[in-house]
Amino acid sequence: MTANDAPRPWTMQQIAEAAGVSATTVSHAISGKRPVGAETARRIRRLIDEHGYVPDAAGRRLRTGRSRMLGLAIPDLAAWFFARIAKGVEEVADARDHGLIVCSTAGSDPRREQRCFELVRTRAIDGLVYTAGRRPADLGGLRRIAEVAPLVLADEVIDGLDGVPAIASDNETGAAEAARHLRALGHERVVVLAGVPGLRSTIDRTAGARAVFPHALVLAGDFEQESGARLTGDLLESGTPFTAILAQNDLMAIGAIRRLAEAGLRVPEDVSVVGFDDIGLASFVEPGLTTVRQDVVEMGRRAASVALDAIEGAGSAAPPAALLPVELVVRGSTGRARERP
Amino acid sequence: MTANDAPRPWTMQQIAEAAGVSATTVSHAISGKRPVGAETARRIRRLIDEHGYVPDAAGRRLRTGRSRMLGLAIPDLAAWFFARIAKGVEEVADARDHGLIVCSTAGSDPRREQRCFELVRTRAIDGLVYTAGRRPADLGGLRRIAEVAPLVLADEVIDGLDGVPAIASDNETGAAEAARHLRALGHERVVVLAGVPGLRSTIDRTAGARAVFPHALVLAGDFEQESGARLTGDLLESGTPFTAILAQNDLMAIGAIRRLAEAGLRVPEDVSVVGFDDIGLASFVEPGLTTVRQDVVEMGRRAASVALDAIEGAGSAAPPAALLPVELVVRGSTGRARERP
DNA sequence: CTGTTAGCGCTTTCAG
DNA sequence: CTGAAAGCGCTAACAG
Repeated sequence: MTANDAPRPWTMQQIAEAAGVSATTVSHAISGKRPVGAETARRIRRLIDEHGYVPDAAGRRLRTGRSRMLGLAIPDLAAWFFARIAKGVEEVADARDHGLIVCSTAGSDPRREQRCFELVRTRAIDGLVYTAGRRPADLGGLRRIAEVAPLVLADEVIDGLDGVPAIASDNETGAAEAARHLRALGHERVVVLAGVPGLRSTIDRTAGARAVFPHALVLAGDFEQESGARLTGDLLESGTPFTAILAQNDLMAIGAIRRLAEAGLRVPEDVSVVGFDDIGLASFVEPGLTTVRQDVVEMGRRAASVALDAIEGAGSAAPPAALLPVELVVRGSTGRARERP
Repeated sequence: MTANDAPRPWTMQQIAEAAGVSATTVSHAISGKRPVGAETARRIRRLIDEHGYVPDAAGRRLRTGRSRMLGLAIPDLAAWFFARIAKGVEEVADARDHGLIVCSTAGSDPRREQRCFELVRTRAIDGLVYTAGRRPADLGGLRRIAEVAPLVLADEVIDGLDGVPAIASDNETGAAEAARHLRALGHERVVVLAGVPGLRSTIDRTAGARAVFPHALVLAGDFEQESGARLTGDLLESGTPFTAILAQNDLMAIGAIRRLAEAGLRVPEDVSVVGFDDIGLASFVEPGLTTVRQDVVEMGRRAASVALDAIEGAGSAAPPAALLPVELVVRGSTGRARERP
C-alpha cells in the first residue's frame, strides 16, 4: 500500500450533487442544526451510508476552529502509572466524541516538551492534559499554552500556574495515613524514601509523613526501583537505626525490599515497608506490599473531563479541583516494630 | 480557562504582512522549497520566533492532503503488552516528525473499532497501525481501510488481508523452543493453556508446542490471568495427569501457578510452568517464571516504521515482514519432571 | 425548507 | 528572487 494509489474519498460536495441538493443541505442533514425535508434527508442518508462518507476533519476544523482532538503529554506510555492515566483520558475523550493525540515527554529532552506545545499552536488539539514526570523544563511555555487553550494538569500539581486546574490524589493524607499505620505498629524510627525532588507529589507525601514523624530522615530518590534499592543500601551502610521505610511509590518500596533481603533482613520482622500507588506488582511480591492506593485511571478521566468542559465552554466557573481520595491497603510488608532497633 | 477567551494565533498572512512580503515567501522561507533572499529570510525568521508561529495543521493538511499524524488502534492502553507497542509506535512517529492519534478498541464494542477506521476516512491520520486483541469484528472494514491508506498490523497477523504488512514475533519458534526445553527436562505430559481462540498468535504458539508434543492437551483461554487459574483448576479436578504447563502468555502462567499453589502443588518440583512475553512480573513472582521473551517495543517501532515508509511513498516494494526473533528465558519455574506423574 | 456566498490558513502553480 | 490567484472541504451568514 503505497501512499499515492489512494482513491480520494467522496467530498460533501459530491454527496450533495448526487443527492441533487446543495452542500449546505448535506451539512445540515448531518449536523441536524436546521431542519431538512424528510425525503431529502433520506436520500442524503442513503448516499452517506453507501459511500461510508465522513466529513473531512481538516475542512471542518478550518471552518469551526475546533479539531475535536484532545492532547495528552505524558512522560512514558509504557510505565504502569502513566499508561493508566492515558487510559482514563482516552476513555473520556472517546465518550465525549473526541480523538486523543498522545505526545511523549520522555527523558529530559526539552524539545519533546516543545512538540507537545506545538500541538496546541498548530491547533491540532483543542486542549491539553499535561502530566509531569520531572519539574517542567519550560514553565513559561506551559503558562503560554494555558493562555491559548484549556490546559489541565494531571497527577502533578505545578506551582506558578495560577488558574490552571489540576487533578491529583490526596498525597499528603495518604502519606500521613501510612505513617500513622506504622506508628500504631510501634514504629518510631522511620525513614522516608522520597520521589523526584521538587515535584508536588514528593513534597506533599513528605509533608504527610512529617506530620506524624516530624524528625523522620528523608532521602531523595526518583520514583524508580533502582533508587529505592540504592538509598536502602546507603542507609544500611550508614548504620542509622530504623525499623520502617516509607517509600513514596511502590517501585522504590520494592527496590528497598530487595536490598533488605540481600542484607539478610526480613520484612516485616526486621523492617516494615510501605509503598504508594498500589501497582499490580504490589500484591505479587512476597510479602505483599502495604501501600496507599490511588485511582490512577480515574485521575485521567477527571482531567480529561475538566479539559473537555473547558473546551466546550461549559467551565466559566473553574471546577473545584478536589483531591482524589486514596486508601491505605495493608498487606504483609508491615508488622510490629522490633523492640530494640 | 474557558474556550472562548483564547486569542487567535498569528496566521502566515499576518507574519507576511509584518515582514512586508507575501505569504508565499513566508511559506517558502519555512519549507525551504525555493530560495528566499537572505535579508528577507532573516526578517521572517525573527517574526516567527518572536510570535512562536507554527503553521496551522488543518490549513496545511487541507492543501497537501497529509495530516502528518499516524493512527494506532489498540485494545487497551493500560495493559503491559499494548502499552509497550504504543510506546514503540510513538517513538518512531515522533522521530519521523509525525503525531500519534491513539484509538482504543477496548472491549467487544464494534463501534469503537469503527471510530478507529473513521480516523482514516476523516483523513485525520495518514496511516494506521492496527493491533488486534480479539478476532477483528469487521474484516471487511479493515480491508477497505487498507485500500485507502497504509495499514500495518502489529503483533497479530490477520488472515484474509492480502498485501497488508504485518509485524509479529516468531511465535511458533518461541513456543517450540519452550516445549523443547520441557522435553529436555524429561517432561512428557504437557498441557497447553492457549490464548484467545482464532488469533494467529494462539494458533502459531499451539503449532510450536505441537511440533514437540504432538498429543499435548490444549485448553482454550483468553490471555488473562483468571483464565490461566480457571483452566488449571479444571485440569486438576479432571484428574488428567501432567507434569508441565505451557501457557501462551505470562499472565495465564501466573494464574496457573497461583492455582497450583492453592492445590498444594509446588513449582517446579511437582509441575513446571512456562509463560510467554516476559512481562516485568515474570521475574518477580516466586519462583521466577521461565518464559519466551518478545521485544514488544521493537514490534511497535517496526510497525510504525513500515507504516511511515508507505505514507511517504518509499515502499513500492512491500517490506519483507520478517518475524521478530524471540528468546527463551529460563528461570525457576521449570525443572526436571517427576518420575511418576 | 433550501441555496448562494464567503472564507477559515495554507501551498502551489503560473507569471514575472 | 518574489507575488497573485486558486482552491483543498467544510460551515455559517444571509438571503429567499
